[in-house]
Amino acid sequence: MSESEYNIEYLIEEGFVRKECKKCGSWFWTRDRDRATCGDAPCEAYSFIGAPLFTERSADEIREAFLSFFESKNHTRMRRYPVVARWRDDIYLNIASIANFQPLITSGRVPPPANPLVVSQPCIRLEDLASIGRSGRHLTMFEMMGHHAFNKRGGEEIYWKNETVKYCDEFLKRLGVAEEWITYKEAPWMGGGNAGPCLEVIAGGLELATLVFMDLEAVHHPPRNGLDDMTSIGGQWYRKMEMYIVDTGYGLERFVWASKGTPTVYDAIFPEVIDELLSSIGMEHPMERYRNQLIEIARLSGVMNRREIAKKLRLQLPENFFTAVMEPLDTIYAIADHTRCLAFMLADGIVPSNAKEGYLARLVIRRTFRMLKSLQCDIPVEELVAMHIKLLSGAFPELSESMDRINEILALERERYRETLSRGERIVKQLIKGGKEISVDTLINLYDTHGIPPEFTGEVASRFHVPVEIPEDFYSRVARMHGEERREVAEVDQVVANLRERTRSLPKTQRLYYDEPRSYVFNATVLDYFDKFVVLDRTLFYPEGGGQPADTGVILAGSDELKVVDVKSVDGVIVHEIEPEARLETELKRGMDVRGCINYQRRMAHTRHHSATHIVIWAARKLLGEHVWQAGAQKGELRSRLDITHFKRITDDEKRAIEMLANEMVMRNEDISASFLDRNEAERRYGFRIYQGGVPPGKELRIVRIGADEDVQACAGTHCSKTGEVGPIKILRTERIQDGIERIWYSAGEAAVTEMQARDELIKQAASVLRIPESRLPETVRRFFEEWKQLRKENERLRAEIAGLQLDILKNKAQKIDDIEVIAEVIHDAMKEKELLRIASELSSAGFVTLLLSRTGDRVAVVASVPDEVSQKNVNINAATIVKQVCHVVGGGGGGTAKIAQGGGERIEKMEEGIAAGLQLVNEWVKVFKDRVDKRD
RNA sequence: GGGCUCGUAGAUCAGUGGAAGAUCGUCGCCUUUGCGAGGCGAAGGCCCUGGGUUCAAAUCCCAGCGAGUCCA
Repeated sequence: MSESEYNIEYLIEEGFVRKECKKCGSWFWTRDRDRATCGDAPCEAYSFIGAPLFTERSADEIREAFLSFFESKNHTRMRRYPVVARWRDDIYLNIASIANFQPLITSGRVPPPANPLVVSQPCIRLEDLASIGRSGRHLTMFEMMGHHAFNKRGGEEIYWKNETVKYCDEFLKRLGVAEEWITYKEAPWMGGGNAGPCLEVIAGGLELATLVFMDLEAVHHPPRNGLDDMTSIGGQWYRKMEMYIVDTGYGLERFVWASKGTPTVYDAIFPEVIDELLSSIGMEHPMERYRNQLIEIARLSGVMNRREIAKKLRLQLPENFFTAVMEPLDTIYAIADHTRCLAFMLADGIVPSNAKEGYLARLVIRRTFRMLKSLQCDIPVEELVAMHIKLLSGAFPELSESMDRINEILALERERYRETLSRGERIVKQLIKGGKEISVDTLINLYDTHGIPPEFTGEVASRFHVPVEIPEDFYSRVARMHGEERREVAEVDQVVANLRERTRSLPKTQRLYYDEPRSYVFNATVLDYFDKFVVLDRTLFYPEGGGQPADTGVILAGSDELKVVDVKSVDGVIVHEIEPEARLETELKRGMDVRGCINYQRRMAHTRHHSATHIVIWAARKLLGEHVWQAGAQKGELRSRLDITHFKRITDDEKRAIEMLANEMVMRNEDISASFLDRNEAERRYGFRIYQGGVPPGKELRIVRIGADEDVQACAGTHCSKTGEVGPIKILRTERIQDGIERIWYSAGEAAVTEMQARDELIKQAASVLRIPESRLPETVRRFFEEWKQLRKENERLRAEIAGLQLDILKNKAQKIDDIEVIAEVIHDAMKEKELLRIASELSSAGFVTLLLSRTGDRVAVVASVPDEVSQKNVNINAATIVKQVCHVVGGGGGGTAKIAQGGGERIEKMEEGIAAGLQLVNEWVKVFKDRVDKRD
């Protein structure tokens, strides 16, 4: 990035000089001509610790100072966005104030809600999870105060670099930061496919803000010729964007920290929570006794790591200071941080889960449980979250509205974690009992598969005096293992890409399905056709979107009938896909008038189901809580599904209640209205709730409202005009598609009636089989099942008895081969293999070598057994070998142990032959045995 | 979204192709003044469901349902 990017008028006018840092070599701007380093850690220690940069201010004071300062500079103050980035599909959590405006506004497709604007945006970043607490400066949740200006090339510029730096300098000076302290460090910025020059604002060794001038976007190919104006940063090529955007991030917590000069940012932001944790474990804050040392450690921690600090300060501190004081303190900091993060995550509606953003919430929750346990601290996590919510209530009163749900979720999560650990304890015990060593692989497997943390495994193992070694890089090993998994590259939809190319020059299609929701025929003019696709100037055909399938139907061109099989909207141009057999070039002409006709029944079914979806999610949210969000939906003709976030299984009672409430909404016959509204106006009026089915592009949103704004959603689908038209709504079933997400299946209108009739029919048929009234079905079925179980048992017992009776008969049929008694018989009462086994077993206990064959169904069962005494005599008679031989004869196979074996075959007619073969085998063995004995004698 | 586990007696789990098991709990009898406990015995299983492979499946394969867990 060229030097000229940073030649900012204001800096030059103000007498800043550009210097190269003696330590890191980067360029920076300063008023202090003697300054040698950029001022940033690790080039410089945290000098502000113990020596605040300006007078002490609380977070609320800093926030208000910032917002009102920029308001005075004509910025519009914005409400915060949620910490869950529901409007984006590339990230789960809101990581920066600019994230609020990506990608639609930053790409220029949608105008900003205000310009310029200012916001203090709570953000969550979990990348540095491991160093939270220890580093003294990392937070999982922080407020990024940002002022943004969105400039469009060729348009009127709001402001750019000069004003941005000027505002920053003025704001810092107004807070009381000494001029000569402030440095602006040049640090090219890139992220999320964008890049641009950037100035890091540093004072007292602390980076307070980042001023990004975002004007580049990543391209996938290197420059093709000299005309391409491209820049390479870190091996990636970028080109100028259509927009150039002021993207600033001022770390609210860092300002508070700088104003207090406490050893850590945690002590500056939530000392109340830290004190609570300290007192609960009977520890005093080391500030009381080790003030100077803590300040020294904190100052150095920007420059070196813990081990180096420990080495350097060895002489000034008690021997076990780091393990006895610093480590528990680190943990307390981390707990205080995590619970603050949870306050926002849970209040903003994240439901803990094993997937997506829910997993991130559970990760933070479980880390917190683990840390509380390691301190043997018994404060419930809810209490800590509640403390934060109270501390934050000035700026974020909305957090407390969710307190009940947060309590319930956290209590549930604690119970789940307890169960995971007790399950884990059993598994580890089992492993140890099995005499297995606990290897690193085992540790990883236990964690990966069962969620058992290695520390816990070690703890359980140590109780059995089994050594467990946890490698230091344990978690990175786990991460590495997953990193090796192959990643599938998202395939760009080539069909749509091709269509986009072709339709670019065409005007947007007039959408008759919005204007005339009740029509099913229309006249239109052919604008273009190619491959299997037709574009008209106007259409009734609804294109696939918002989980609603496309309409089908026909286009009548003269006497020809073209079947429409699919419809897509490509940037507002609606493309009809015709069945492959049609020959468009012979049947169509550009400019030709055609008549279209949609499958009205199908459309109405979709329309009813679509309105029903809005009603069902409304009902679910009303009954289950405000955390209910749509996590996916698909409408069909016969049934539809809706996925919602919820932290428990939906019970049958809840399912019925939702169904009832939904039908009440139908019976109230409320208006369903759809109208286009300016996007920013819609967001302002209805909030993010409108984005249940994702965030559609465009300056205007189609807003679908039920009743007096009972449910409001941005939705492109077709809808009934009254809830009454939806007809009955029948919830068919619910299933849990992942932890925290419930899928609700339902039918509406005619389909619901059909479903209910089908269910009626099932019940009727079942009842008529049993010849009982339907009302007695459950009771009777239960009784029948019980009786069936009884009879089965009785049957087994009787068969065993019959088998017992066979014993004496069979014993009488024994023949002697030498001095061995052998029974080899075909049993004609069709016996099951299990009973044959029982008889054979009995007979061999009584001293008989036994071979039994029987017919079971259309095949032969073969069982052989050999008594212990016979094997002991060294006569090599093997039951498995006999069975194999006999089964070979009857056309099958078998096996087992030397003492008892079973098998079977298909050739029923060969049963006698099989007996003979078995006997022959025994004869041979006895002969060999006798020969050997004779020889020895 | 991807990966890895698991589903067997009321509970916790063994059982990796060849006769469904253990421990706890339950019930009955005995011992004990009683409690606690001990002794003897018994009951209790659609081995999650449906297909497939095999002479043979709790066990192997496929699909579904249910549960747990890790990662992005």
